[in-house]
Amino acid sequence: MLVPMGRWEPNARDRLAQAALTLFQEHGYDRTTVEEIAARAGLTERTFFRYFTDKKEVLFGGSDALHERIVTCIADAPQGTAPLDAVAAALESLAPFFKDRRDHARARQTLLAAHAELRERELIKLASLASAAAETLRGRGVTEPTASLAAEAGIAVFKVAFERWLEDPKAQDLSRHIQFGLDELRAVTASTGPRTPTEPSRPLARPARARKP
Amino acid sequence: MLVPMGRWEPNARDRLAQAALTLFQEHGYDRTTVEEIAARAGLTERTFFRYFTDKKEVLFGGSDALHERIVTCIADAPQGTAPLDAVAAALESLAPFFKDRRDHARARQTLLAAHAELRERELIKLASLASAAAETLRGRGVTEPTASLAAEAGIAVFKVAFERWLEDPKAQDLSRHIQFGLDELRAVTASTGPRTPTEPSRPLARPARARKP
DNA sequence: GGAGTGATGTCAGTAGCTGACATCAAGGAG
DNA sequence: CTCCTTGATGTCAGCTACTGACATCACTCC
Repeated sequence: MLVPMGRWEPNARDRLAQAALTLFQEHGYDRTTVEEIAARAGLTERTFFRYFTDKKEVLFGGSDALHERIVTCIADAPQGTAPLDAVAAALESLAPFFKDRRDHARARQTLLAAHAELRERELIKLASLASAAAETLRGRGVTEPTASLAAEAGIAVFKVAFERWLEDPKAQDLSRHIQFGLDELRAVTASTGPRTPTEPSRPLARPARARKP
Repeated sequence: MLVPMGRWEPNARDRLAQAALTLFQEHGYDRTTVEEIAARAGLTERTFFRYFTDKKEVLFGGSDALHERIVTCIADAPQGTAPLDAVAAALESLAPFFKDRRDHARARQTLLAAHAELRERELIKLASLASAAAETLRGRGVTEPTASLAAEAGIAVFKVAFERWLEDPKAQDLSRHIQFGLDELRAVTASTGPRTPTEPSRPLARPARARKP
């Protein structure tokens, strides 16, 4: 090795995560055992479970960083920022995190699409982001249920925007997709309530688009 | 027994679900084995797994009915109904399902609060409702991402409304909580965008309430 | 009355996950 | 220099969730 190091190879955690992703792609998620992952990283099954509570968790490495970033970003929003804007700005600030990892994110998404258990984990991570955002809003004086709704709505926009970003052939920035999603959400909520149908030929009234994605 | 019956006691599925809930409450979720649940229902572990794919799944019995109700309700919404209104109406139509089961729902919620794995399952059920709603909207001519956003926003409102309904000391109807949540969501999205702070004394601008909960 | 059917039981096996204890290099205190 | 502590790892035994294969046996239909 080039760099002198301690008793063990460094970055055990990263090695495990890398080994796991590779093996999952090569042989599928369920046909990969934790023992195999550990072996490929030069470690033991027991050590794997010291780094990750779960076999699933190995796919959700960076989520703490996102969590932290969202919280500080909302906390630091300028005075007078509307709750949903604060959340949206926080979510947009995550774009750089993903910018260089679109391929990685795609590979991950493919796995998620095929395995409900992994989607479950993804959803609870997002829900945890939402509740952290809500709590930060509350710390700024936003009352319930406004705080929770702003947070949940923001996360809903993020979910949709993220999926479309992964599929976007034009590879536009994630933050643009978020902005567009927000505009769509505004249109969806604005066009609501008892109303006279203005386009009788259409099955359901459609809100106008606010911005091009 | 009063009613002549076949070779086995009827309602194996319900017996299992009932036994599970009781045992979870008495001894906690992880300290209850599937074998114990099955034994209490007069069945075998193997049979349990014929009815439920999972140990967790035993707590999510009625979700198919909700799914179906939401789909038909959105599909049957009158022409010209705005997407979010169709979703909201569908969610409100679920209120009768829960009306008589507030205690049951509370017991369940207590378990969910204590066990992340159960919350994961709850979240994926809700997400599945959202995507079913979105697909039904699409079937009515609503385009993406409007359909997904309306569905996700609706589910977000439902999540918040449901929690508040469970805690509501006045025990107001779930559908009222949903309506109130919708109004709040509208306020949250309407008050958004670059703006001049109107209340400099408050840390964050607060949208006005539209209705009393 | 015999064949088929469907809900259940039995059994053996895999793999995720945990607790308890051992190991062993690095670094600091004496 | 030696001893002792510390922290990351290994070893081992064990539990339980979950699965596949096959057996059972009352009921039903021909």
